[in-house]
Amino acid sequence: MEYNFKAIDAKWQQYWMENRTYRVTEDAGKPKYYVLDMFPYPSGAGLHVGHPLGYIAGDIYSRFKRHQGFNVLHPMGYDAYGLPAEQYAIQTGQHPAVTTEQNIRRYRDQLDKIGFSFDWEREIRTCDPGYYKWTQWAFAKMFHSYYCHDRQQARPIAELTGIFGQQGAKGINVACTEELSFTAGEWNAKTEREQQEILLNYRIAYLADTMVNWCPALGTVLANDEVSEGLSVRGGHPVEQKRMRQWSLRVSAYAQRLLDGLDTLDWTDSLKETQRNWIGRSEGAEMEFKVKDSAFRIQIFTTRADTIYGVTFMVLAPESDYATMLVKPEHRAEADAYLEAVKRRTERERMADRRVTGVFTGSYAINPFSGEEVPVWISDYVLAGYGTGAIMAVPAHDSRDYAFAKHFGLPIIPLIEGCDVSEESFDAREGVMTNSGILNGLTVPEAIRRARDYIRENGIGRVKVNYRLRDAIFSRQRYWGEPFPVYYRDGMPYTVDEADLPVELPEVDRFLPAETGEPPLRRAKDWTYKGYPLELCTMPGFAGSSAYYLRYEDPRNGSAPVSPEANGYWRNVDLYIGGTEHATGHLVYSRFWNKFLFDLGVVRDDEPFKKLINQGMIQGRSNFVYRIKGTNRFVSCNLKDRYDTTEIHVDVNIVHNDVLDMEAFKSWSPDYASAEFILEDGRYICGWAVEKMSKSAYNVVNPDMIVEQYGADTLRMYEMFLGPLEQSKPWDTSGIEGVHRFLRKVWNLFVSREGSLDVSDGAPAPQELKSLHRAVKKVTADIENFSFNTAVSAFMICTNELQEQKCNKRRILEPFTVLLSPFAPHLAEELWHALGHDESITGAAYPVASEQYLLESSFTCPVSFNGKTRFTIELPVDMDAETIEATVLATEGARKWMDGKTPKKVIIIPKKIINIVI
RNA sequence: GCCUUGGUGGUGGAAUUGGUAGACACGCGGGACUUAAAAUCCCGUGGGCAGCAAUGUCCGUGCGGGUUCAAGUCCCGCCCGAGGUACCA
Repeated sequence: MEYNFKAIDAKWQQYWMENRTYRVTEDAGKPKYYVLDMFPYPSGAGLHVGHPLGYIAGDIYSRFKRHQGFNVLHPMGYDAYGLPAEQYAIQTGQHPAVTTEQNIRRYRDQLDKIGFSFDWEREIRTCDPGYYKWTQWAFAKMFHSYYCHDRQQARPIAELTGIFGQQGAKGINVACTEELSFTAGEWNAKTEREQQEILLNYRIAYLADTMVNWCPALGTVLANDEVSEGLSVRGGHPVEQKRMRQWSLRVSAYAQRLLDGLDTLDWTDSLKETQRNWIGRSEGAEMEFKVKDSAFRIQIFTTRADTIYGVTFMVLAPESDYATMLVKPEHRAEADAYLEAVKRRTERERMADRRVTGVFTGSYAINPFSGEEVPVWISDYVLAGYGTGAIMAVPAHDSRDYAFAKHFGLPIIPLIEGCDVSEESFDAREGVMTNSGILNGLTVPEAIRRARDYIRENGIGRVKVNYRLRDAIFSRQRYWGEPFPVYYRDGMPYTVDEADLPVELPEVDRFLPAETGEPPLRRAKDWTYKGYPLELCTMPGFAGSSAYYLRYEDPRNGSAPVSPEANGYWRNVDLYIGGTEHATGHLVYSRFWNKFLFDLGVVRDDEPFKKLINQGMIQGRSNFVYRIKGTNRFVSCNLKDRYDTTEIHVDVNIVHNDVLDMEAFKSWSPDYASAEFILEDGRYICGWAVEKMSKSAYNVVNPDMIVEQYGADTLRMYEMFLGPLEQSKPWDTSGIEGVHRFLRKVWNLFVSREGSLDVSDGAPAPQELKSLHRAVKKVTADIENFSFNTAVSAFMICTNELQEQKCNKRRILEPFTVLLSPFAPHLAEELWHALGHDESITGAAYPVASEQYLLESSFTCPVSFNGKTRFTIELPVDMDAETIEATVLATEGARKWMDGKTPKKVIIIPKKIINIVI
């Protein structure tokens, strides 16, 4: 009987649903294992074949772990807040909640057809009030916390106000936006409003002025890619840099812990390195330069204190506070014009256009080492957001300073013996110092240390660690996101009482900003709390996705984000699978968020994701037809050079193995109904290219179509067979037949042509046992190494061998079925029940490879002379090295090659190779 | 520029981490079954040379060197592709 995958898929998907086969509960009697897939944003386009790649891998691993006796938590949900639904809502008036719900239903439908073992009773959606209650709750906790550097921990803000009341801000070592100093008396004398303003400087969730792209005409903040040449892309209205009060999260406070935590994680080195670069720790010195004839001191940060004698000018960031203060009256007009010009450019434009620009302030600073006077300039190559917003410029040893000095004709003093700075700067940190006063004769690393000591001893500055990681801006002027649990009294933010959470997203008449230019929530009726106005912004996308893994552990808990019991059992994620695109965003925010909850005592683990696998992207493989210009004739790919043609994308779904289905093409579009073809070998061959999967390239392949044509198990196995999990690769169906053929072979091993189960209870032959156990060993090792493509090969080899041996023994086929079940659960379940089992195969014990069946009595081994392989010899496995040597040397073959000489050396690697040097 | 990757047949990719390079699959060629097709099964398939043949032999993992009895794998110097990232002082 034929392998009827359609009936099998449908039968068991229904069975799993009705029997709640994949429901899990905490079970202290079993070890736990938590497998998490990055949850999807349910887009209107539905799933394409690239999406399930990671999910299939996660599902195979989950099922594998279940067979091994683990209690596996393998949930799924939806990252439901997002921009596309809101844009769609603005255009059509359709409520984002409605479209999101539709999309989720489509996703669920598609996912169900692939046969995943998700526990759907634990499903979460970030837009559910029951879910975002805890997003708001965490935010409120961050608002009520500060970060104590001494204890390396978030602490309640009340603790800080207590300290302020007793000793003021003196001597505290806490994370803050700006170093403040006040006494206890001064603190106690402040009004409530003043105190609240000061606390924002310390809160982990805080309001602060940040630079944003503001478009007055549209009344909204724009992202960098929505702005071009100072104008909004939509409408062409002017955009300016504006300081705006925005919510931020003090992620930077956790920089060191985020860095240190990486060492404990089982992530790829490349991903850890990406995070290290993102955090960007740099050790250096902060020091002060006095300004000539002024009380000002310019504070700078440098990692190259050793180059201090090469400072020939100073540069201030245009946005820094110093910039306006140090401008002398005679330079005022020029400087103002420059600052105005800079203000009009977005950050993106500044990056794209690397022209050297700047303006002299008229002020001079004094080098604290040499006492020399150097001019102070303003330039936009210095960023206000990093370090102190001011630098000492050493053109000889910094390429950016070099370009600036060359452009404005400033002096360049080389400091390293023998370096050539006539064409470019010498940035390398090596060599011996010269022209450097007290540092002369030292190597660069020595000089860095010596200079730092000098700075400290003479009170010029201090050693400091800087991080590139910036606080996360947390406000969005949008509708479709979590509302903040925040109201304003006397202009100051306060949080909504915990008992009144969640603050539900209100209804609005339209999803656009209000006429006042305020965010869409301004349109909501009665948007107040206790008579006070509520916050109008909503939270960004990463708010809901930062701690979602926790909520799966206890999804319906109404009184805590997760109960101590549930978290105590499930702990953190053992295996997390998702794309690399989240390497710096989601994976940094999640770790930050989790560390904060850890400090609160809500979670037991400091890191959320122990092991992480990045699945590669599946790209599209587009097909082309070639139309002869000015005609409706199409020429096959290999003949196209004989004509003048236009390349046209053709829907990949009407092309099979690059051969065009010409009838389907004619009916694809009315334009081609009368198409004529110039064929090669009677076929029309299409050209192809690898591109991103997109509607416009007509290369989107839906999993549904593959499932329809070949069944879910073929899709699952083929996606794994396509290549290494972590590698990006184009979707190409040309090999899918091979995988499908394999599943049919498996079916035929069990079932006779007439359709009856054809399995015998006889004792298996040694060869059959060997085939099985070799597969068990290989497949198990491959799953553990996430090498699923080679595991599929191992299945094929085993099946070919069993088929060749005409094996129909129950004692072989039964363990084989369990082995196959993670990859092809539908087929495995069908065969398992056919073999007489009543329970789902999900609970079956995983087979164990026994070496006993793998052992051979002898092995063949190549023998080489002077590195050249000459013959192969068969030897017993248990022979010791000495006997092997004697046996080999006694053979006729060896005597022939040695030609009477005695061997200089014999190298024997047991069971592998014998190498004889004559 | 910097960081991270990768480069193996006509194609996707294997190679126990230094031990018979090309597993497995696709494609292609040949054959069996069939009135025929589909399906299925069997054989061949990196390249050159020699041979009727079994087979032998040389060359082959981006390029050039090196270490080693032995290199796709390790070391040095290049070339090319992919991804990430950037006036971060």
